[in-house]
Amino acid sequence: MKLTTKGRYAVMALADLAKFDSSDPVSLRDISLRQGISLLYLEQIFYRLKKNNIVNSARGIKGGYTLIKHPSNLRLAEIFKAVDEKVKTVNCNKNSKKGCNGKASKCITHNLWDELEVHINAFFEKKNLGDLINQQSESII
Amino acid sequence: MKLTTKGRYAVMALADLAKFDSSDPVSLRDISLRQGISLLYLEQIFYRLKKNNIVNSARGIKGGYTLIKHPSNLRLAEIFKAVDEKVKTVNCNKNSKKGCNGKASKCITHNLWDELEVHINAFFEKKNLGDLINQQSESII
DNA sequence: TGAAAACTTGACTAATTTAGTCGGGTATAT
DNA sequence: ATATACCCGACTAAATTAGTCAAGTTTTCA
Repeated sequence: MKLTTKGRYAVMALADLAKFDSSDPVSLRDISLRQGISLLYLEQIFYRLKKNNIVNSARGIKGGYTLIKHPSNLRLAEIFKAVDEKVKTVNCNKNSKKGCNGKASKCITHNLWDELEVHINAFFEKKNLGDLINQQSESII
Repeated sequence: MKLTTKGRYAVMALADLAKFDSSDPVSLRDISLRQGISLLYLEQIFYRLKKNNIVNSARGIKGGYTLIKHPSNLRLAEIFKAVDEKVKTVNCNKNSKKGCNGKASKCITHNLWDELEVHINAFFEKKNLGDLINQQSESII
């Protein structure tokens, strides 16, 4: 089990953004340089963040992105959800009719994964971007 | 993020085993048929379970596997660990010297994943195989 | 006004991981 | 003896993930 880089990069980039919290937008180019993340990949990620109302964008030569919410109101769960970091555990919940593994009934581990999802989501619901920044604000750059 | 089938199948198979809790070993062939898991794949999984002292094996025509511990003493964490279902979240802890993404310092999300791992492992440490079986003993087959 | 900076967006490709198979064993009960 | 079942490394195919490409549009500022 592992998380993908999309979720991690999204959090890193948004934390970077939050540090330059002024009203001026921050360009992806700058974030890319500071965080060592491919610009093209960041574009893909911010495309999703924008669609999910986590950032605003400004075009043009002084353009870039700004956070919509204050960092301490932005739960990590929202961020992961936006970039499709779905905590799906395992795929025996898709075909809800047929049960798992082609059997008629649900497999014995079925509820376990549901519980785990709840457990993990609770973790991300509790944390917000502000927490992260305050925690180690000196080492972000 | 998702868990792999190895962990799930291991738990399913061991639960099956626990149901036939007598002193007679249970063959993988039977488990395969009952649980709808490929026999060859089960062999691979049980190879690891045996190496990690979760099951005993008996060879020959009446052979098969038996649980070493009582189900209620067998924590799910042990099972996952045995089949290499490592909860590794994300790979920015490998190169501990260089920090993440080639930067000198640790990335801002670094501690987050460590915390998450602890959080998830706690979940599996709390649960044991016995819980699972009692929970829905009527629908396992 | 025009060019450069920066966002927009879908499609594509390469690398990695996972799921599952193959093949050639060895041990043991009947 | 011989069928059954465990043993175990190597392999392959499918799926996923990471990251790039390409072809835009919009806006600012010189």
